[in-house]
Amino acid sequence: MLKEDRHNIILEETSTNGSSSFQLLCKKLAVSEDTIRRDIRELDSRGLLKAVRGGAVSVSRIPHHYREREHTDIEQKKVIAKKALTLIKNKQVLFFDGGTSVLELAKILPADLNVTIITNSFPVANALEDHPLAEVIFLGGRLNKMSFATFGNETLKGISKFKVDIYFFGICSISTSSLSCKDLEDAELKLAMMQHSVKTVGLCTWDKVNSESTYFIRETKELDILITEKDKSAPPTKPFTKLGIEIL
Amino acid sequence: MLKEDRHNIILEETSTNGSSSFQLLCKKLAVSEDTIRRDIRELDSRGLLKAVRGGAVSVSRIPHHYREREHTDIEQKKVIAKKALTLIKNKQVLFFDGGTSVLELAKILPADLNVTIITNSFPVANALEDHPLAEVIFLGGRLNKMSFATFGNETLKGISKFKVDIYFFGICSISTSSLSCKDLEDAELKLAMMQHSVKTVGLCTWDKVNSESTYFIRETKELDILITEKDKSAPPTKPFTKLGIEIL
DNA sequence: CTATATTTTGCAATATTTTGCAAAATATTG
DNA sequence: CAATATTTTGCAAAATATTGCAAAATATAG
Repeated sequence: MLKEDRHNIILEETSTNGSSSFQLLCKKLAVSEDTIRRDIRELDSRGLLKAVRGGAVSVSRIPHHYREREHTDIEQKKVIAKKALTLIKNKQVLFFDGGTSVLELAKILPADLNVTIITNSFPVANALEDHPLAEVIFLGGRLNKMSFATFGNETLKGISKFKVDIYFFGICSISTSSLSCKDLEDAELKLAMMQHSVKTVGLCTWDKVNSESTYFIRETKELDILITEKDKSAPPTKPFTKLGIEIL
Repeated sequence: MLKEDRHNIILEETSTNGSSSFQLLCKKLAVSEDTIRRDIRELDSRGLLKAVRGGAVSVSRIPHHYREREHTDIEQKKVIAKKALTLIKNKQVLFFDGGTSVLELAKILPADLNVTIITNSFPVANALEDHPLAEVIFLGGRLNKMSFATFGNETLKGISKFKVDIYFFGICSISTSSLSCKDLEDAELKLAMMQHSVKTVGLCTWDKVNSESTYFIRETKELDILITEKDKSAPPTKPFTKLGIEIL
């Protein structure tokens, strides 16, 4: 096997998984740990990954405070993302907002899926960077350094230029009456995305269900589909079914 | 078997598989390893594949990845960035393009500098994420997965909404007559930024001076200031001084 | 067609690079 | 601080490259 092939596999492993270990890689590639160590050192010096004790981590442009939020309830978010994936068909145009569940969805998008994704979220764009087919359209605007997404009038105007098939909505707070969030700008943005999509799919870990936040976005009944990590037959979802929302 | 046929088979093997090894090819083609080696060297010199130890890899597979470019000539770029910094004053509005020297400038921006930076580059936005004062406006558009920057009509329209104080221009190629680069979209973008700024400052490692690329951007004399890592009294900068360009 | 030049090919001797191992150095954990 | 795990370093063996050269193949000229 060529060194280049090995390097590609190491990079692939590291970027898809977020990290890679010497142990696993040297088994997978049937070479000694020393070789992997040297490979990783080389790739590090080229800036393609970061060598750390025990292996390597992928170089990410995404800042730490966001990263931390990314990792909470990660398992539930993955379950949600998998369910959401079943809704996506080839050739569709989609809004992805800055929610962390939405980000998980971006991460697991199959390589053979040919879709256009419109987003204001850097982490989402970052996750799709390596996707071979997905066309990414980034919404310009002022940069919110907290959420690492764009916002403001420019972004809203950008959204209004489209009418997309599905909006994947990262839910902050949902009650039977309202969808709400903690940031005014974010609320405006999410409303605009809802208004400019045929279907809105809410992604929401269960702990956020039946809560309300300061800024009202829209009435909950405008939601088309709600995805949580719970089974759809779980009794607590009934109030939402009653509103005509499909539970997944 | 004709050499041409062999070459075609080698190219085929390399591109479908991503890579090819001497061992396999010399068995498959029933010639000595030396012959394959020579073939691959020839194909490499024609730019049809890349010769590596043990075989060859397809060229399309080795995109000129931004993360790699970020790390080349890093010391020179830091010198350039420091010089560029002296030009920036409080309250100014600046264009930063996707050049790697420009990125270095973004990285060393002092925390007490209060400026607005308009950019289409993810790495630049990322570098400014921790800056306490800098206001970042991101230009929306299609995402170029190679350069981690937006491009296209949307981005151009975004640029045209401003008239900024200084454009920090990451130079690909510069001769006494023309500024040029390797990508058409990038050329359009850089021209637009020039046209919508009062002053254009070119950032350029010396190895790019006196070179030309495929896509013309604008006449070199439209540049206001040129910064390289060399001292301004260095003799080779004279032809640019003659054009009325200030050397820093 | 023959003789001669040119290119291509394979081989062997000689560099160079890569690889895995083991000992020494260093970092991490309790 | 000791015990353990990980990394670095030097080294020798293996793999791969380079070079020069001669034989074979191909082209060119008369």
